[in-house]
Amino acid sequence: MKRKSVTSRDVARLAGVSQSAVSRSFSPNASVSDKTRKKVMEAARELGYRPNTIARSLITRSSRTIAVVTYSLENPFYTFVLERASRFFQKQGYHLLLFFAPSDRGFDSVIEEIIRSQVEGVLMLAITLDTEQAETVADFGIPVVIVNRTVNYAGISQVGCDNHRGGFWAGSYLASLGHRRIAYLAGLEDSSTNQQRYEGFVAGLASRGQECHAVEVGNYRYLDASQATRRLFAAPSVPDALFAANDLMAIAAMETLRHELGLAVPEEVSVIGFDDIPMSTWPSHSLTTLQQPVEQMVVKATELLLEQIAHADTEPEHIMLPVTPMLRGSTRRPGGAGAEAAPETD
Amino acid sequence: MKRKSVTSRDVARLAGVSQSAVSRSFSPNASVSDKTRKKVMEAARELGYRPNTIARSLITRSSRTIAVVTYSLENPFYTFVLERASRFFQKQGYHLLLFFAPSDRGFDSVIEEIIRSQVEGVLMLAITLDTEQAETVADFGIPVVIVNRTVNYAGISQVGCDNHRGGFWAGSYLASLGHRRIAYLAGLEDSSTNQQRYEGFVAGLASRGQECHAVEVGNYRYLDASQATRRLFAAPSVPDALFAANDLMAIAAMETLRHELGLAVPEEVSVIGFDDIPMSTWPSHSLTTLQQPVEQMVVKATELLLEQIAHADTEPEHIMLPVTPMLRGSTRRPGGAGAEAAPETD
DNA sequence: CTGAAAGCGCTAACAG
DNA sequence: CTGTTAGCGCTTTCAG
Repeated sequence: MKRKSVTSRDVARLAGVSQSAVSRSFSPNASVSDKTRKKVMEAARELGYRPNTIARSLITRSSRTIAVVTYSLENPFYTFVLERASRFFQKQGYHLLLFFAPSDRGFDSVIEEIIRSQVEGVLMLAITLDTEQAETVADFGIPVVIVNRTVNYAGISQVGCDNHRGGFWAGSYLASLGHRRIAYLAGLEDSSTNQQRYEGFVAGLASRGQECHAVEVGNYRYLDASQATRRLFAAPSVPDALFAANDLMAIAAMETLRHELGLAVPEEVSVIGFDDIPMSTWPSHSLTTLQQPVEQMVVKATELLLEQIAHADTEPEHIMLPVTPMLRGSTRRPGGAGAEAAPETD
Repeated sequence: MKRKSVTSRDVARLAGVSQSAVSRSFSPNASVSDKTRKKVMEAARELGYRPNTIARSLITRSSRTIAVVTYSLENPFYTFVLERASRFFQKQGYHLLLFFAPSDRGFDSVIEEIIRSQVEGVLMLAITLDTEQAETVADFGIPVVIVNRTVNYAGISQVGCDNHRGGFWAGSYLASLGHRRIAYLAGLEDSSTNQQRYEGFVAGLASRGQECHAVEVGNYRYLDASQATRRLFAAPSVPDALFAANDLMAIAAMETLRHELGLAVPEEVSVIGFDDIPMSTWPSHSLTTLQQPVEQMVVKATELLLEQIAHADTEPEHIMLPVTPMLRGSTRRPGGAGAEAAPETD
């Protein structure tokens, strides 16, 4: 079955040329006569020859490979980014090595693998590096672009959006609607997105003279968020509005509120999310949320990485894109009882 | 910035041993004295040495890499499979190369890339190979496991579930509920899953003396399914039940029916899906569907691939796992007007 | 157990 | 344009 692997040498022999002529024939812009190339291609076809990428990488010292690292694909936001970025790199002739961050503390070993595999760049989705890890990678001159996390290291680029402003909008908007017990459904507690959204949220509430009524942690996950919602509403003083750090959790909250706790959204509780994933636009959910400009983020992140691969001296950038409030049906109409003037949605 | 790459030779020099001693020290079960290994590791640490996986692959002729190919991550069913399978292979010490099938007819070039990159196995999700492509890959002795598609080639393994029986159940169950105009919302028309589900469905209807009332194509995608639903319900004779070839389309149909066409589900239209993705269990959707045993599928597919990588003479298998009807709220209660005895759900 | 030597399959000067 | 010659960084006999 397994045809013994055929090498450029075999092709050379059959075509009656040198081995390097074969190599040249398979290089897009090499100097080979059409005649030679034709002979070579003919022989290659006959033998079923395919150039060995590994051998090529070894000598050229370029693997044409990019590592993509993420921690979970539960959130459609990241599967979208993954698919788009992958297709982009694929079109550019890169291969994509996919790594998942282990749930336990085994991330160092992933980094080890990434370095050993000689990738030319790393795209990190919703994952960050600690300083030591960043230094390790930087020492090897491997460019890294981080999407939706900050990193405590100057040499690394990051692409994200204005989480603080988004949180601010959510807080002040809910307050302007007349809500008085506004709670926060937190994402992964030590993630930068969560912290920034929370801080912005608290500032937004403060701008309207309010404080955050309660916080529970949903870890950016559906099931955790359902439970967090139950806890939030089991308290003596029940929230009348909720800002969730992502859409998935916001939807989990709405499901729990409506179908388990018998609370109407938005009549009894307003809910705001973050991301604007496709299912937030579905009429059943119709979630008011802060849209991340995901297309732009992908474009920026991929271009940045390519640029840094091409020119090692490219300055790392920290790109912050604007978020856009999407008013839908999960929040009360403005102007109702107790409502104040709405904040700028800018 | 970029530290000139340090090789085993550099380490050997610093440690005062031979280059091959370094190599051995980094091989789990090589014969090296603890003393030597310690010296080597010390020097390696000092220099920041990491073995070069590419060079290793070249000489061992084993890349420890598996290709995963898919066409889209819109359907959460496949993101789940992707994540699980990836983590599994990662744990086994394999690297994962991710490929997306181009939307146009560029799939041959993906296969070309896969072969050139010397992967040891290929996992295909919801994608198949034509005979010629299968032969090409098989000629290189690369094992392939296909999930949720059939392939017209004996040498390739496949893992799927009993689509025909699932379709049969959907058809006969809807008929037993008393529905009389039962339509089909098709997936990708030339996919084997779609064909099998459709044929089973028609057979199930026939078992109750009915025919399929109408068919529209939703291509397994949300937006296409919404449009297909509009078409279905713009016809003079409107369906009173719908079987969608996957959950994503079933949910799209429900959204369109309820919120756009003003039709109640299940009171006016019953809907059945296929897959049992997490969001089908969410109360808003509460979709009656056919559950694919996704965990089992992943386990089977990954084990099969590993087995075939380890033993080239392993017989390819065609594994068909059972589906399980999950009765939820998108179908009428049995026993209503016009209902007959329910079929075996077995 | 350890070092020397021989490549894995390919690209990249370098002459011709 | 083409062949010859060196390796890329590593693993693997093979002696010692």
